[in-house]
Amino acid sequence: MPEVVKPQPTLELVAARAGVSRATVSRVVNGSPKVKAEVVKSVNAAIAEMNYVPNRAARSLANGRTNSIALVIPENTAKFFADPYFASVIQGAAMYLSQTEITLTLLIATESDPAKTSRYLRGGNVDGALILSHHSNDRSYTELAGSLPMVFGGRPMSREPGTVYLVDVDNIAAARTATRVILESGRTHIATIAGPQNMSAGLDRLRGWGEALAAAGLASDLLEYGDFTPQGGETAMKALLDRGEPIDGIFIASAQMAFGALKVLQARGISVPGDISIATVDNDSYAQNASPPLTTIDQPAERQGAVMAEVLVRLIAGESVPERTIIDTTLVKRGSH
Amino acid sequence: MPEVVKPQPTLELVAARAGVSRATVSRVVNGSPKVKAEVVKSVNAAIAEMNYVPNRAARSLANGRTNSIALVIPENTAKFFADPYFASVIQGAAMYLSQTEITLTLLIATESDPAKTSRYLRGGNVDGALILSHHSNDRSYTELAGSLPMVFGGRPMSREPGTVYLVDVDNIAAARTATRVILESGRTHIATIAGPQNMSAGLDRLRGWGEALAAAGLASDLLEYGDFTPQGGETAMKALLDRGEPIDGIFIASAQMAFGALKVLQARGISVPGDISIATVDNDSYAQNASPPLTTIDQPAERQGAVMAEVLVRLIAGESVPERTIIDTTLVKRGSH
DNA sequence: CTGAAAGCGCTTACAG
DNA sequence: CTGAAAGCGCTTACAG
Repeated sequence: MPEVVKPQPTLELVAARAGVSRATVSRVVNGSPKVKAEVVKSVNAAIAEMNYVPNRAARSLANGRTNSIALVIPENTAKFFADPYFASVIQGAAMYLSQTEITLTLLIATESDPAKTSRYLRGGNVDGALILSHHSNDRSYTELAGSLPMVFGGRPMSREPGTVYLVDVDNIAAARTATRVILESGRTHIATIAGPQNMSAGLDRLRGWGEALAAAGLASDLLEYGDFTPQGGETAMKALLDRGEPIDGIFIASAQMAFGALKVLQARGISVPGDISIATVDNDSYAQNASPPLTTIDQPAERQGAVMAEVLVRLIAGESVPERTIIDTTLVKRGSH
Repeated sequence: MPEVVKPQPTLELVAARAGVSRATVSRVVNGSPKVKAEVVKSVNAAIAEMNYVPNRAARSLANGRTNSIALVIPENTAKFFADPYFASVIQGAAMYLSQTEITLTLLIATESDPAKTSRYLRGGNVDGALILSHHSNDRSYTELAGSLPMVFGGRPMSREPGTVYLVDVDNIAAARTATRVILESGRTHIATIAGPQNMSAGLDRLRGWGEALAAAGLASDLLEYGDFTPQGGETAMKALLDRGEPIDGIFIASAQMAFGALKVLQARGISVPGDISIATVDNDSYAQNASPPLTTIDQPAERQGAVMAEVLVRLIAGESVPERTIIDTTLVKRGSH
């Protein structure tokens, strides 16, 4: 069986077939409004017959647009993907972009060579970037914001003077709401397992918990930290219980940590919500599969991803967009509170 | 604060600075061995000083290489990402590629417009593709294999005459091993929850179960199907129990399904492994977080992703690589058998 | 509304 | 070992 290598037809060939100039074919391909309707028709016919696909590189070179954006992912990809939240954000962004001509490029930020990432970003490889991780050492990205359209998922920790576009949920309000649910069930010794304090989500959720307790006139000293993972939740829960102080409610800053904490409680024969009432954040498989299923704050991660992509696309197009976009969260009451 | 838009320096500028021709700079950038060492040095100095980054589009246009490969993802991104197996494969591929100059482009295959995907793939946008989903309707991809280097994760169902490169685990052997573990614990009424039969993993694991039972002289009629998700596992487990036939062991074709099945068993007060012994495939968070933790076959998904990327890169480079690469699996004994 | 032509920033035979 | 020059396949002012 002979290898039939059909070469991709070029603009030139299409032009010849349609009996017009290359410029005209290019205009049709790009949807220019000033081409006569019948010409558009015949050019499109030629394109279809020849199965013409424009060459991306040539196009980029000529117009300075790459039609692709980067999604920057921290090196610890394992942990990153293990978190359903990030997977959903990516998904939302990818789905949004699939209706456009724009392509999503996965960029792993190598910690050993952070310059590589910024080189890539500045190197004209992409028209813009979506940044998802946001530890305190994110400074490099916020610095780049001046030279490349960028949109952050969540609030970056390093506050640069320039304009930083972000799409986020109101984590303070989310934590406040979740904590209030526990309060409403009549609990008065309400602990928290907070997230990492070098991430805005960790910081804000801790603050929301504190605010809710303060508003209720309760002390907020039952505090341990975790890293948002189930293991982190286990460790923190043990530490909390080992203090020997009474606890009848706990706001846990992520469903993954809550999942881990639940394991510890079960192992020690502490009933939920009987002895301890729990509320958390993230309506993911951890929240749903836990027993009892967790009362939680649903932050629509997929929607956040889509909105991030949309904001970036508009930024690239030169439109003016608001610097902050806040996505609404909803409380999902289940059996744990 | 004035916007300082430092324009990216071009090859030409670097050449001028280093006092050589553009051709020479290009050779240095591309690591050509036939440039005098001292010239290499001074060119590299100029590159570093000017912070030069080659323009990807220009490069692609000139040499016909895009330096990027596509990772094709089925439209149902949600389910796709929810499966830790796929996330790990992506991760492995991304990590492997991060040490190269090659970029990973996420391509969502729109079911409503499958032609769009193949147009993109053939359109010279990428040098090759990694295909992960492999339902029976994958024909379109195997057909493309002639015109673009492609590597499949798992065995594609549609067997085209041409050469199809794939990286897979031996699912038949994996299922056989898992089933044997149950047999060794002395069980004789061994059921299975099989995966979708339009995916090779589903097909092969069912076959492995059957083979192990046949070798032990046992009947293999306790069979239900699921879709690899926890919900699918729940439904299938119920159906199996509702048959009213004795069951003392079960091989479940994915950890996610096993997780769901376990819920049903717990709810009905059936003890694991006391009453029913369980073994499954996938050493993911579902297998680890289940209680009891699941005895399972660890298929190194991350490694598979890395190998897929490696095979594709070598294919693109024109090297000859074996058509099939099989990744070893290992048995992980835990509390469920 | 359409075409001729310059130009995008590289790579790569071809000479030397 | 190095340079001059053609060419990759588009887009886009500029004329007309």
